[in-house]
Amino acid sequence: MSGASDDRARTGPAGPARDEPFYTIGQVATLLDVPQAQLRRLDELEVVQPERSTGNQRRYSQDEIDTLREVIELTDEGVTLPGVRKVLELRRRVDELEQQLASKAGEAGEVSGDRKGD
DNA sequence: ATTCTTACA
DNA sequence: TGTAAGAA
Repeated sequence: MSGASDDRARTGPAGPARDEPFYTIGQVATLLDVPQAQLRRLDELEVVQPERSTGNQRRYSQDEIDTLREVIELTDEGVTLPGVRKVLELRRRVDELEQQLASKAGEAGEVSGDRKGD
Protein backbone atom coordinates (compact mmCIF):
# COMPACT_ATOMS: atom_id res chain seq x y z
CA MET A 1 0.00 0.00 0.00
CA SER A 2 2.66 2.53 -0.18
CA GLY A 3 1.99 3.85 -3.60
CA ALA A 4 4.12 6.94 -3.43
CA SER A 5 4.74 6.82 -7.13
CA ASP A 6 2.83 9.82 -8.36
CA ASP A 7 3.43 12.64 -5.99
CA ARG A 8 7.03 13.44 -5.26
CA ALA A 9 10.31 12.22 -6.65
CA ARG A 10 13.19 11.26 -4.42
CA THR A 11 14.97 14.34 -3.21
CA GLY A 12 17.95 13.69 -1.01
CA PRO A 13 20.32 10.82 -0.28
CA ALA A 14 18.69 10.11 3.07
CA GLY A 15 15.38 9.14 1.59
CA PRO A 16 13.52 5.88 2.20
CA ALA A 17 14.70 3.29 -0.28
CA ARG A 18 11.53 2.42 -2.18
CA ASP A 19 11.26 -0.28 -4.78
CA GLU A 20 11.45 2.05 -7.75
CA PRO A 21 12.36 5.63 -6.91
CA PHE A 22 11.15 8.09 -9.51
CA TYR A 23 12.95 11.21 -10.64
CA THR A 24 11.77 14.42 -12.23
CA ILE A 25 13.05 15.51 -15.61
CA GLY A 26 15.13 18.16 -13.87
CA GLN A 27 16.97 15.65 -11.72
CA VAL A 28 17.61 13.37 -14.66
CA ALA A 29 18.84 16.27 -16.75
CA THR A 30 21.25 17.31 -14.00
CA LEU A 31 22.30 13.76 -13.27
CA LEU A 32 23.06 12.92 -16.90
CA ASP A 33 24.16 16.44 -17.76
CA VAL A 34 21.80 16.84 -20.71
CA PRO A 35 19.27 19.58 -21.52
CA GLN A 36 15.69 18.84 -20.51
CA ALA A 37 14.68 19.48 -24.11
CA GLN A 38 16.63 16.45 -25.20
CA LEU A 39 14.90 14.22 -22.67
CA ARG A 40 11.55 15.48 -23.90
CA ARG A 41 12.62 14.86 -27.47
CA LEU A 42 13.63 11.29 -26.62
CA ASP A 43 10.18 10.81 -25.18
CA GLU A 44 8.54 12.18 -28.32
CA LEU A 45 10.71 10.04 -30.56
CA GLU A 46 9.68 6.88 -28.74
CA VAL A 47 13.21 6.20 -27.54
CA VAL A 48 12.52 6.31 -23.82
CA GLN A 49 9.02 6.91 -22.59
CA PRO A 50 8.78 7.57 -18.84
CA GLU A 51 5.58 7.20 -16.86
CA ARG A 52 3.35 10.23 -16.50
CA SER A 53 1.92 11.42 -13.25
CA THR A 54 0.09 14.25 -11.60
CA GLY A 55 -0.11 17.14 -14.00
CA ASN A 56 1.16 15.08 -16.92
CA GLN A 57 4.65 15.33 -15.56
CA ARG A 58 7.29 12.80 -16.55
CA ARG A 59 8.52 10.40 -13.92
CA TYR A 60 11.76 8.58 -14.70
CA SER A 61 12.50 5.32 -12.93
CA GLN A 62 16.00 4.10 -12.16
CA ASP A 63 15.55 1.74 -15.06
CA GLU A 64 14.85 4.64 -17.43
CA ILE A 65 17.92 6.45 -16.14
CA ASP A 66 19.96 3.41 -17.01
CA THR A 67 18.50 3.32 -20.51
CA LEU A 68 19.02 7.06 -20.86
CA ARG A 69 22.72 6.68 -20.14
CA GLU A 70 23.02 4.17 -22.94
CA VAL A 71 20.98 6.28 -25.33
CA ILE A 72 23.02 9.39 -24.65
CA GLU A 73 26.23 7.48 -25.16
CA LEU A 74 25.01 6.11 -28.49
CA THR A 75 23.77 9.47 -29.76
CA ASP A 76 27.02 10.99 -28.61
CA GLU A 77 28.84 8.55 -30.82
CA GLY A 78 26.80 9.49 -33.85
CA VAL A 79 23.95 6.99 -33.75
CA THR A 80 20.71 8.57 -34.94
CA LEU A 81 17.58 8.46 -32.78
CA PRO A 82 15.84 5.93 -35.05
CA GLY A 83 19.00 3.86 -34.80
CA VAL A 84 18.98 4.01 -31.03
CA ARG A 85 15.38 2.97 -31.10
CA LYS A 86 16.32 -0.10 -33.07
CA VAL A 87 19.13 -0.94 -30.66
CA LEU A 88 16.80 -0.73 -27.70
CA GLU A 89 14.30 -2.90 -29.49
CA LEU A 90 16.93 -5.54 -30.13
CA ARG A 91 18.09 -5.27 -26.54
CA ARG A 92 14.61 -6.08 -25.30
CA ARG A 93 14.44 -8.93 -27.76
CA VAL A 94 17.66 -10.42 -26.40
CA ASP A 95 16.39 -10.03 -22.87
CA GLU A 96 13.23 -11.93 -23.71
CA LEU A 97 15.06 -14.74 -25.44
CA GLU A 98 17.42 -15.04 -22.48
CA GLN A 99 14.46 -15.45 -20.18
CA GLN A 100 13.04 -18.14 -22.39
CA LEU A 101 16.33 -19.99 -22.36
CA ALA A 102 16.45 -19.70 -18.57
CA SER A 103 12.96 -21.17 -18.32
CA LYS A 104 13.90 -24.07 -20.53
CA ALA A 105 17.08 -24.68 -18.57
CA GLY A 106 15.17 -24.88 -15.31
CA GLU A 107 12.63 -27.11 -16.93
CA ALA A 108 15.17 -29.71 -17.97
CA GLY A 109 16.43 -31.93 -15.18
CA GLU A 110 14.24 -30.46 -12.50
CA VAL A 111 10.83 -32.05 -12.68
CA SER A 112 8.35 -32.04 -9.82
CA GLY A 113 8.88 -35.69 -8.98
CA ASP A 114 12.62 -35.60 -8.90
CA ARG A 115 13.35 -39.27 -9.18
CA LYS A 116 17.06 -39.66 -9.45
CA GLY A 117 17.65 -42.38 -6.94
CA ASP A 118 15.66 -44.97 -8.75
C1' DA B 1 9.23 27.15 -8.35
C1' DT B 2 9.14 23.36 -11.75
C1' DT B 3 7.36 21.20 -15.64
C1' DC B 4 4.43 20.88 -20.05
C1' DT B 5 3.37 21.79 -24.92
C1' DT B 6 4.02 24.19 -29.04
C1' DA B 7 6.70 27.10 -31.95
C1' DC B 8 10.70 29.42 -33.80
C1' DA B 9 15.74 30.36 -34.97
C1' DT C 1 19.78 21.70 -30.99
C1' DG C 2 18.68 25.33 -27.88
C1' DT C 3 15.46 28.78 -26.25
C1' DA C 4 10.76 31.42 -25.58
C1' DA C 5 5.82 32.18 -24.45
C1' DG C 6 2.00 30.91 -21.96
C1' DA C 7 -0.51 27.50 -19.17
C1' DA C 8 -0.83 24.01 -15.39
